[in-house]
Amino acid sequence: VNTFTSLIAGCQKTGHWQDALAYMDMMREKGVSPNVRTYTTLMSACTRAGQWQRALEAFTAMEREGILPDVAAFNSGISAYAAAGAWDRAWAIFGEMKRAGFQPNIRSFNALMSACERSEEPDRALEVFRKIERAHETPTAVTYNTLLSALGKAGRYDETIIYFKQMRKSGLKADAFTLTALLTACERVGKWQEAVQFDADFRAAGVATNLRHHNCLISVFSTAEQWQLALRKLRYLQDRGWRPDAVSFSCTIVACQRGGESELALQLFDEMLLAKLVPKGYLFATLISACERNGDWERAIGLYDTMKEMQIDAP
RNA sequence: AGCCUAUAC
Repeated sequence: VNTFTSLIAGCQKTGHWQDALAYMDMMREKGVSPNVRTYTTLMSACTRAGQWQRALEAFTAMEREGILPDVAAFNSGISAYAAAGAWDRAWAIFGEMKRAGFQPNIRSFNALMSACERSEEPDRALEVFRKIERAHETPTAVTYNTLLSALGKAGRYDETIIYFKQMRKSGLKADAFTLTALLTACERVGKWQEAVQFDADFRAAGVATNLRHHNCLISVFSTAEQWQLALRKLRYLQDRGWRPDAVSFSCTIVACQRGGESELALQLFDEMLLAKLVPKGYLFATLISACERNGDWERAIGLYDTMKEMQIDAP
């Protein structure tokens, strides 16, 4: 059982949820019964791969087999609802867990807060934060990161900063997740200079950077209509050996387009395709309508054909 | 052997 559970855990990293399900079948064939940890791992693998529906199915399947969920299993259930954008359902399972006689741990609270964050319910996230204090649990860096993200996304910049300071005072280490949340907060209120400052501060503090946070900064520039900065950041990343992904390119392209740099946007788009990155439908739509506005019908049609060839649906 | 967090649309 442990071997299979480990194999399924490996699927979490790769995002191969089909393999995870295949291992479940393989277990049955060999007469090995999955336990609560196996199911918890499976749920996590599915949720991370965007298959929250399957995660919930696994939860029901587990109960049907008479396996009682424990706190970790409930936490995965809360996460699945978080991924579904259903904070109220997450809240419901959280209550169910307590009714079943389990004490929620800090991860349960974090998962619940994450559900509020994803559902864009910052006040609910704050409510969870107060629940944590009432339960005499100690907030972790994940707790703060999630709260900062919930507030930042809602454009509640001042509160984001207040809780960030509180996080630092608690002696918790800020990381790339913290930075991303701060950058998003800046983005929502148009404070791109502050975003640049946070980025510099975190670097100076030696916080490990990652592509997601770099993308977030590009997005800040895009929203702030600073296409030159967005482009410079993209090139800087490439020069430093990073491989920009579809989000990096999309944000930069949208920034250029918004700045009236249609030609540049199209060049970047070609570069994106050359890098074998797959654009989403809305990016095609943005560029096609821009070409139409410019009277460049030929390229508009060309883009449309490419979109069809790549089998990408219109947004 | 399992559970919690962040990026544009």
